[in-house]
Order: sequence, then structure tokens, then C-alpha cells
Amino acid sequence: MKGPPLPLVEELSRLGYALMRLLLARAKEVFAQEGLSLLQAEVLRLVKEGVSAPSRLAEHLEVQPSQVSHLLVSLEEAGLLGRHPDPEDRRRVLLRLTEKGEAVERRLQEAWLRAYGQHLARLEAGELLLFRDLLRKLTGVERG
Amino acid sequence: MKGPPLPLVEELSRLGYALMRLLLARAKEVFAQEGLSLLQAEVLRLVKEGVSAPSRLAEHLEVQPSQVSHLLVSLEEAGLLGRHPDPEDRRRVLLRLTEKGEAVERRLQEAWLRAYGQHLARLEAGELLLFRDLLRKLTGVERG
DNA sequence: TATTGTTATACTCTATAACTATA
DNA sequence: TATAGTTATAGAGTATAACAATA
Repeated sequence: MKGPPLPLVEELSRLGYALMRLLLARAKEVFAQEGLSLLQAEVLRLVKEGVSAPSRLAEHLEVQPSQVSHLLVSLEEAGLLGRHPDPEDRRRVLLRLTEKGEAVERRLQEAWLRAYGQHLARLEAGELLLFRDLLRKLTGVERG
Repeated sequence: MKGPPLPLVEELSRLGYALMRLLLARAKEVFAQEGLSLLQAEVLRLVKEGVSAPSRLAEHLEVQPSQVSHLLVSLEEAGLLGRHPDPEDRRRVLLRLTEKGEAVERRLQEAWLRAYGQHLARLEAGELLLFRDLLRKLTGVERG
């Protein structure tokens, strides 16, 4: 594990942090438009993608189970999500978005795409492809 | 403003969000090692870089002035930072890191560099240069 | 009167642990 | 006894507005 030369990594470290702060600020703005926090918005996305158990949400979000309960209560009170008992194991809960929840989730994705797209507009077509490939490697995802 | 084709931007939108969450989680871990939050750590870095007025901190951090006051109180109580009256305009406060504050800030930078470097290790030397150039463009910074 | 920064208040978020229901 | 999830409690973070001191 020799690794790349230090000054480059140092600059990357600053730039990476700057990008993170930039995107974090934009994401918070976008989600606030629907009155949701970062984690509330993420719960909507994860449930839409098929994560239907609170304990799985806690793993994805890297938070405590109790916090997931709070998040679910708030989203249920907002009419965005329903909690249903699992007929196969009555300790478990199955999560499902309401119609309103699906609509809000869709709007959030669109708004995030617009906000983020404004930053991406600084890059040219070829650079976007490069950036995608680098992000795939960095995040360990084959396809986004 | 035609912009790039949508499916690519959509994948980039997901990958960008994933990277942001990844880096956010790592940054929180790193700063927690010194018992500091994201913003507390950022105040240390900004003050070290010469941002010496609370109002300038509020701009950089995109938070309310009152929150800066709270951050400064906590950092001062931790012995990391001092508030000194500006002799030229006694409404103003000049911020300066203590020795302990400088040491903590240095350790945080090193720890962040290590944590982030582990992710960068997924890229090869040439890719790192590409990634730096793309990040420079995206964050609007000439040099990080 | 405008500016800089702090304090007061209420509200949300987060962490730990105790608790309930089911298996 | 172990597991899934919730509730209780306290603490940290955040937003708004009122405030004090100085210019």
C-alpha cells in the first residue's frame, strides 16, 4: 500500500470535502422545499426502492433504531408513509409509501436533479462521462 | 442552456448523492474522534486559514450568526479558540486558535486525509489527476 | 440609525437505555 | 431467551427574534 504522492491527495482531500459541503447544502435546501430533513427524504427514497423494514433503514442510514422510529412517526403524521404489521411475523413492520409520499419523493428527486445538474453544467459532455466512471469506482457502485 | 442528456445526469445525480453521504459519514466519524461536530471542526479550519470574524464564519458555514456564537462558546470552553476584542472597532471580535486548538486542527486534517485517502485508493494515479481536475471545475476552485 | 455580536426561546435532531410484544 | 420495534429521557444542534454595545 504505497499510495499516490501526498500533495495530490492533500488537494483532493480539500476538494473532496468542499464538494461534500456543497452538495450537502444543496440537498438540505432541496429537501426543505418539502419540509423534510436529509434523513426524512432518504427514508422516502429507500422505502420507494424496496427497503420495507425499520431495521434495514437503520443500517442504510447508519443511525440507531430509535431514530428510525422517530423518522417513521413524523413521516406517517405527514401522511407520506404507512406502517403495516407483517402477517408472517407480527413483531415486524412493513413500510409502504402513500400516494402522497410517492408524489413527494418524485418531486424531491426532480428538484435534486435540477440543483445538482446546475453544478454539473460546469463540465463538458466528455468530462461528465469521465466523472461518472470515477464516481462509480469511488462509491463502489457498478451502475448508479 | 440545453445541458447534457438526461439518463447520464440521472446516474450522476445518484452517484453524487451517494458520494456526499459517504464522505459526510466519514467526516463525522473523523471529527467525533476529537469530540467535535462537523461545524465545530470547520470553524477550527476556517479560523486557522485566517477567517477571524464571527460574521465571516457565518457566511462560510451558511448558518445564522447566533449559531456561530454557540459554536464559538463551545470551542472556547474546550480551550481550542480565543475571542479577543478588536482594538480598531470594539464591536468586533477577533478569533484565534489556541495552541491546543492548532494541534487538534492538525490531527483532524491528518485523520480526514487518511480516511478519505482510503477511498481514493480505489483510483489509479492517472485517474486521481483526472478527478482533481474535475473537482476543481465543479467546486469552482482553481487550486484546492 | 446601522452594524456586530450575544442572549432567550422554542423546536428539532440524536444517543442511550428501558420497555413491550412476539417469536 | 432472543429479536423487532417503540417509548422515555436527556442532551446537542438549529432557527427566530429580541437585545446590548459600539459606530
